[in-house]
Amino acid sequence: MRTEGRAKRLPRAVRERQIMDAAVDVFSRLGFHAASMDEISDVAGISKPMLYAYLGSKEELFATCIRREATRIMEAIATGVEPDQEPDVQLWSGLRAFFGFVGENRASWQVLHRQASTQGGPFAAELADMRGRAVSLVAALLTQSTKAPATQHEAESLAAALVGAGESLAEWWLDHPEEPAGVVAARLMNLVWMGFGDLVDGNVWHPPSRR
Amino acid sequence: MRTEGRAKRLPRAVRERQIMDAAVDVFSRLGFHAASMDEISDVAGISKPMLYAYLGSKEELFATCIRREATRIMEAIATGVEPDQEPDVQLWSGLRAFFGFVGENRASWQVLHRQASTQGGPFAAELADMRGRAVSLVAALLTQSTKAPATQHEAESLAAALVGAGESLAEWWLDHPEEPAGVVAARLMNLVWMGFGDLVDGNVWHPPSRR
DNA sequence: CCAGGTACCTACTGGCGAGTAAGACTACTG
DNA sequence: CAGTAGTCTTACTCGCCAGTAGGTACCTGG
Repeated sequence: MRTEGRAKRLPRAVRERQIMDAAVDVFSRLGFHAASMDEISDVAGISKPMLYAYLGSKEELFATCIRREATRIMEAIATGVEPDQEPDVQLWSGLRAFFGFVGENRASWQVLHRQASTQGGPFAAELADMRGRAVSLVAALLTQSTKAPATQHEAESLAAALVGAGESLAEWWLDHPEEPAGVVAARLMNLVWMGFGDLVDGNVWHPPSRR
Repeated sequence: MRTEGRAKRLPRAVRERQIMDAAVDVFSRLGFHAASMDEISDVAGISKPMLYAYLGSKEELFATCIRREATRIMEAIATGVEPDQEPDVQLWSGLRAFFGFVGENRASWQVLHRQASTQGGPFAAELADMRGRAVSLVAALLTQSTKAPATQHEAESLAAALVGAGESLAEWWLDHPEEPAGVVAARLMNLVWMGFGDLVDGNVWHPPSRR
């Protein structure tokens, strides 16, 4: 990752991107506390004062990383999901988009999921915000499509469980990278749409038409 | 939490328990890096050298905490689950035991789930071990009861998703403590056994007989 | 070719926290 | 009442790391 020898005097915007990339890399590998500003500046190929001049304190830098990565992943999902479709198709497209993104951006995922959640203060809030948006999305999907009247808590907690299942499966996936994204996404889709009850009977869910 | 003034000269075994309790408390609130040995010894009501004399280095102490809490939670589940029953009943009793434990031991849960997973090194291994046992338990339940032949990966990843859903729901629950454990457990049971597909049609799962 | 701004650096400070040295106090044992 | 084993303390060392002081090189417009 270390940038090679002496690419000098770049404009600020470019340096900021380099620094952010390095920061996400280091934070994702080491976590907030164990990561040092020295290492980040080293990986970015600049000196520490530049880091402070451009991105502020360590906490500010970390918060900025979280915000950037959270925005990226939410945009990826929003782009991938197909509104005005049946609920199951919407969920399916959302899951595909999510696992697709994680597969291509492991570091982004780690800095979001593993690191941000454990640091107190504004980081958790930043992450909780994105997570909350994801949960609301699923909760709305559930509420609008269910026939039985469900409480707010009901839908929200189910959505939280689903989002958590996705997060956990993504984590599992990091240790089994040979599986394609589509397969992993399909497994989760089957679990949450059909349930174990159907799966043990051999009933599976599949998309209405091979898109 | 701070133990009150000068309870003097206790036997080693008692002190060790006090220290472990304090350590779990502090680690769960602050995380591994942010927690200081000074604070732990302070909360435990002793001085730092005692800490080192009895429990070794900070890393050793943390690993010991994880092992203790992991053992406690796995034992709670093992005690609660009812073998030789139908798969859904086994799952249900396991979920009840899990949420029951988390409800009564928030700190234990946090030190396990949030803190341990983010620190590299032996901690993650320690936790992954427990988590792996939980996943294997569920995977076995799935494999033995399914009629369709499932691959190892298939069962394992589904189990990982389920365990993650449970973890995530437990986390959600920490922010909504007014809900009773049984209700939360039932929600997850419905999600993973019936699936959204059934739930939106108003079909719910319920235990075969009100135990 | 100078003025001033922007990119960039080396080399420091100051504090926090892990781990320890060296001994003091208590209690049991003979 | 020694002696010894186990409990417990104060008061340090020492390294790491966030953050900064005080510059140097380079470019751009006049």
